[in-house]
Amino acid sequence: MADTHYRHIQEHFSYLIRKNVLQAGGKLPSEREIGEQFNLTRVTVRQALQNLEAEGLIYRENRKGWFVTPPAVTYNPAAQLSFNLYVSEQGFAPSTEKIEQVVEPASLKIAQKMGIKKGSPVLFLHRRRFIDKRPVLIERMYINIAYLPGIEDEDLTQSLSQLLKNKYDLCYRDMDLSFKSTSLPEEAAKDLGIASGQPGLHVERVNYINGNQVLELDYEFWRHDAVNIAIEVRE
Amino acid sequence: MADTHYRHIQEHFSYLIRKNVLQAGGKLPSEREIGEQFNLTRVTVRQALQNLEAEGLIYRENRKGWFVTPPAVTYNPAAQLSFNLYVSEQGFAPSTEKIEQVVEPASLKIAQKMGIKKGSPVLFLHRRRFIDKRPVLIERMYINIAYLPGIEDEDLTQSLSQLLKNKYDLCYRDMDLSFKSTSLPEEAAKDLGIASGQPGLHVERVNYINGNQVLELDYEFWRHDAVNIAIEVRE
DNA sequence: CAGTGGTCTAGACCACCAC
DNA sequence: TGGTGGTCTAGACCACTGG
Repeated sequence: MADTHYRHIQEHFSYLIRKNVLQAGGKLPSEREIGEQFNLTRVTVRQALQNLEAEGLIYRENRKGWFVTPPAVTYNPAAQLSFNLYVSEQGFAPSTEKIEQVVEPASLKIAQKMGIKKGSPVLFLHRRRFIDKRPVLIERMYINIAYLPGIEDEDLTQSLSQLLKNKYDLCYRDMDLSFKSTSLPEEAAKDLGIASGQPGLHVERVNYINGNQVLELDYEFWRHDAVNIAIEVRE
Repeated sequence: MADTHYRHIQEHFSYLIRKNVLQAGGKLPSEREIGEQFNLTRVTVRQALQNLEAEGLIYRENRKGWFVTPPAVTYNPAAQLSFNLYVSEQGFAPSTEKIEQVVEPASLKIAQKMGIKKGSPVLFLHRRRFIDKRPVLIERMYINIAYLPGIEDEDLTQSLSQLLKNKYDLCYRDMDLSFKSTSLPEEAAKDLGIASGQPGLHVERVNYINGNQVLELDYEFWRHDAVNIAIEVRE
């Protein structure tokens, strides 16, 4: 069972990556070249590459090729650190790009989740975040602007938690988090520049202030290979 | 880009599953049958099925066929509930099977992680856990038996936390958790009865007692579609 | 423009499963 | 034993990337 052709390819590249012969961010040979090397068809080569992708060892950029996955960042949601902080603390370079920003009336679903009336104005913010120039995360956020007058005029590519702290003296600590391993929906995949159907990590976050008032609703789609989650439970 | 043949198949079954025409646990038609229905080859059909699998909507049993994924269980690591408890509380039927149990000297790696001397005796426990008779989780645990004399003679298919509480009056609360989305390694996949390379969730857990003494080291591999993680952070 | 990955065809053989 | 999924061949055309 383990003695398949695609497994040979997997082990070959797995070895090269472990031994750092192929370095993080480096490009693999083309599928056709690999096929010639191993005397196998592209179907078989792609099976191997897709398995390596599922392992998180390599990733693809749409129609550009296959690349060695850089180390994942560790995300500790309880640590109260912003994306910019924990990414840079781990030796990577974070950056953020705003895709869309609009104040809109809350849909029924969003209003219910936020505990506000349907149609109340919320700030919708759609951002793409990068680690070392690689897009790793798509964010869709809904923010209750009742708590944050004038926030729509600020630079919203910066860290929100920093902004809340500096401008509004607000600090959210309480939150509900939910994680689910799934594939990237078409839109998120497109935003990340990869084919849809790739594995991803879906994070849903609700930030509270004053006990149980929802300040922010956050939907995140991560590349599955870009992040580890770490949590310390202490009494 | 979105207008591919395999996407038609995906949407077809995605719809049937959402509308409950195909029910949880139900079997899909064979790949060849689907191919005839849509006038497509098996390669294309399998592309669609693999995408649905990545979404978590369907799963396969090795050489048996494709089935509709049952609802996922929600795992709240901070809630201090045993597997048996939180699974049954959510309306499912948990069960556990012991694959291997042995007292052995700790390897260097395990000893370091547990803060004990290399070669100290540890109880290695290898279990498979089921939800509604579907294998969802493989556990490999290393337990410091210095704290638990005679534990190797107990029934180790039961809940460990129950056993610790009843027999040793021990209760662990503090733990480190780490989650990583990856593919199932060959052995874990075999234990779960599925092809290796399938997506999975890797959980590493360290349970402490008396502040910083390691009672138990736990490596888990979950089917990625069988579990959600939920965490509440409260100050 | 040459080369890439993305999609797809029309077959094939095998190990394994249910009957 | 017939049908299943797992693996694989030897091609093809397309959209897009990079030079």
